[in-house]
Amino acid sequence: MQPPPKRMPTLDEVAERAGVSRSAASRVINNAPHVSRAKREAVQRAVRELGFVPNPTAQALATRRVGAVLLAVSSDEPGLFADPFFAEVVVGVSEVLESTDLELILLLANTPRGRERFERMVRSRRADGVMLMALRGDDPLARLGAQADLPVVFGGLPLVGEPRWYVDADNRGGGRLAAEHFVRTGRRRPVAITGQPDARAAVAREQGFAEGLALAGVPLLGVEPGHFTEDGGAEAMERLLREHREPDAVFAASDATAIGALRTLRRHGLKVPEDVAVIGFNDLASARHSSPPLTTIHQPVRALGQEMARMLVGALEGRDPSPLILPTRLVVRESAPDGSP
Amino acid sequence: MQPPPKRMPTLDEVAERAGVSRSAASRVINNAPHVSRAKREAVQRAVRELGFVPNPTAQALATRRVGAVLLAVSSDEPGLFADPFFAEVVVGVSEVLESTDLELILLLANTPRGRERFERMVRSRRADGVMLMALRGDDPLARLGAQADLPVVFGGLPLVGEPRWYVDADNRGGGRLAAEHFVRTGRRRPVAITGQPDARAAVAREQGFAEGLALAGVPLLGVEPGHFTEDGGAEAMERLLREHREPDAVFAASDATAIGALRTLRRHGLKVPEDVAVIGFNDLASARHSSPPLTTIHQPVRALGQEMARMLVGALEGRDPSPLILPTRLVVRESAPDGSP
DNA sequence: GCGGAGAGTGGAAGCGCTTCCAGTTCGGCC
DNA sequence: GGCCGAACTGGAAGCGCTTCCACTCTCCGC
Repeated sequence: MQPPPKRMPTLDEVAERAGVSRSAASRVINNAPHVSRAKREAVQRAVRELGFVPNPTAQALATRRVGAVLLAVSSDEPGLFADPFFAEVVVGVSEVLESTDLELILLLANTPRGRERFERMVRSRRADGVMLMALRGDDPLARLGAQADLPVVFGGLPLVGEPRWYVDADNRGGGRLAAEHFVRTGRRRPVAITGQPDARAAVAREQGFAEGLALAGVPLLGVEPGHFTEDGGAEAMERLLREHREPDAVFAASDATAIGALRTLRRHGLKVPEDVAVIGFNDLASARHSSPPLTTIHQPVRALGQEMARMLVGALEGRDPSPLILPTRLVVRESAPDGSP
Repeated sequence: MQPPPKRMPTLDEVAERAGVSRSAASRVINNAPHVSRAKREAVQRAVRELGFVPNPTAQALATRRVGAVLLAVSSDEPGLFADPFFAEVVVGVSEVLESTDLELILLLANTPRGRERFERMVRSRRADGVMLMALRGDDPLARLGAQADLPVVFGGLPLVGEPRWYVDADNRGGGRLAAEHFVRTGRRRPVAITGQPDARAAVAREQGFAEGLALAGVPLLGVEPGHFTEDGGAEAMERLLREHREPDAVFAASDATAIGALRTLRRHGLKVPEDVAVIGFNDLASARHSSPPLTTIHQPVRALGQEMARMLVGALEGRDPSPLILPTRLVVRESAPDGSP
């Protein structure tokens, strides 16, 4: 079925050529002690001459460590991964992994088959550790927390339970920042578009928002789910306009959602920010490019990836890193400027 | 260093429990023939009871097939991967891989260290095959074509040489489409912003554009490199405005570049599309969200990923798939509408 | 001058699975 | 009733590397 894999030189051949035992050769390529200078050099020469590269599979079998970690993204939306959010996470993860010798296995688990593979991979120890970004309320999480006997770092908290290791953004705090900004700039009829109710991040953002408003004594007129997508945001905005009297501010659970909302507002002849101010969440590139550019809650996405990787590496090294909450901050652009309307 | 990996049941234990030889057990889990119905069932029961999952590392060592493919993105721009372009490619690749039992190893090779790892991975057969998106003119490519004795599928043609397997978009054709659109809508003073001169895609786009103009007898006023980035596009546009008399159309090598150009045009008080029409390339989400929304050359990015994966799988199965050029098409939006200025 | 601590060394036993091979069984057919 | 081939079966030899262990050597301190 596959082209006959050409044989690479083995450690035995290196050892023979260098005139040492295989054990010694192994010690040399692993930089282990107990090898005389002379033999070490002989082995190194043989390695060079033969172009020897240790076979990672064999090493993995012998050491019981595969030298790879799994980044799994679990979601329902097919192709949600295409959201630049994840690309950015991957960049962060890669940056950290690059300095280790761990490889990155990527699994997009948004189908039953994908989730099945995820389980297999975890149970068969195809990776030494797992980073899991789960965007649904249930699923592999439960199994993992219990079954997996390898370290699992969560990116974003799962809906239920608090795992041992996780990195999350301060979603609640971000929601409050949005509320405070609206209050500060004189908005008094705010509404919100949330994500799926089973996504903890979405819930936290909305809670923070509600909390911030409550503290200022401003009522929250209405909330509609927007599914984190542009179309979802547009439809949610549609419903909000229909069911609530003239909101003057909307907080969306993501930039994409906010952009959808902008579209609907425009369609209804409402001016942003004059009639309605809009705040998004994430601060990805699209927030800068929308018209008007989006005021949004920035979350450090790349750092999220970095910290997840760092945490996993720490766990693999036997330390017990503490969970991390990354700060969010308000980025003011035109969709919700500093001044009052 | 690592938490003692808890032992999973082995095939031997399964065999013993089922009262058969290890060979027989192996045949069962691999769905191979020559096992009596009775034994087959006994083994299956044992597998279930023990919760046995075959150890992929051991299988890999024995079969000399790792069951994973590598997707490597080589580039100079750090974090270029964050471009949604790649996320989209990854989605396509994943979709295809999901139906196989190949895993996806992702490597962002934009540092010397990353490239080193790439080479190691290829030479040590850490993967059965490679998909390579190389965005620079040189680098691992040369080595690969020659050294790698595993299948390599290129995403986008490398600057020199024509590999055995590749998938590319019809960049040249896309460039022509842009030219034709400008000509058709009465633009007579076009300029272009290209990508790095060592990126074949960038060159092809520009060539196609020049070609299209030439066929219509319209001169190309000027060309400036924009490095595929927004800032690069902005600066290139700045230079173009400085050095050429009032261009009325600009073709940018990517959407990001085009958006940069829009920024500069606005700064100079030029109206898009009234004074200057702009066409981008790629048709990612940002093209829809820019203001004005970007007329652009669409390329089927996800399909690119899918086809790369399909091609690699084909090669791994011993077939010899033919290279593929995916079509591009013009998407008209406001930055270069259908009517004349 | 002697006992030891330690570095060096290679043999051998795995790591968990696949697969070749030499036998066994067994049903069917003449 | 005997013979043949196809379908089973399990032993054993790997796949390529790590690591435990039992030894042998050195060299130092007393």
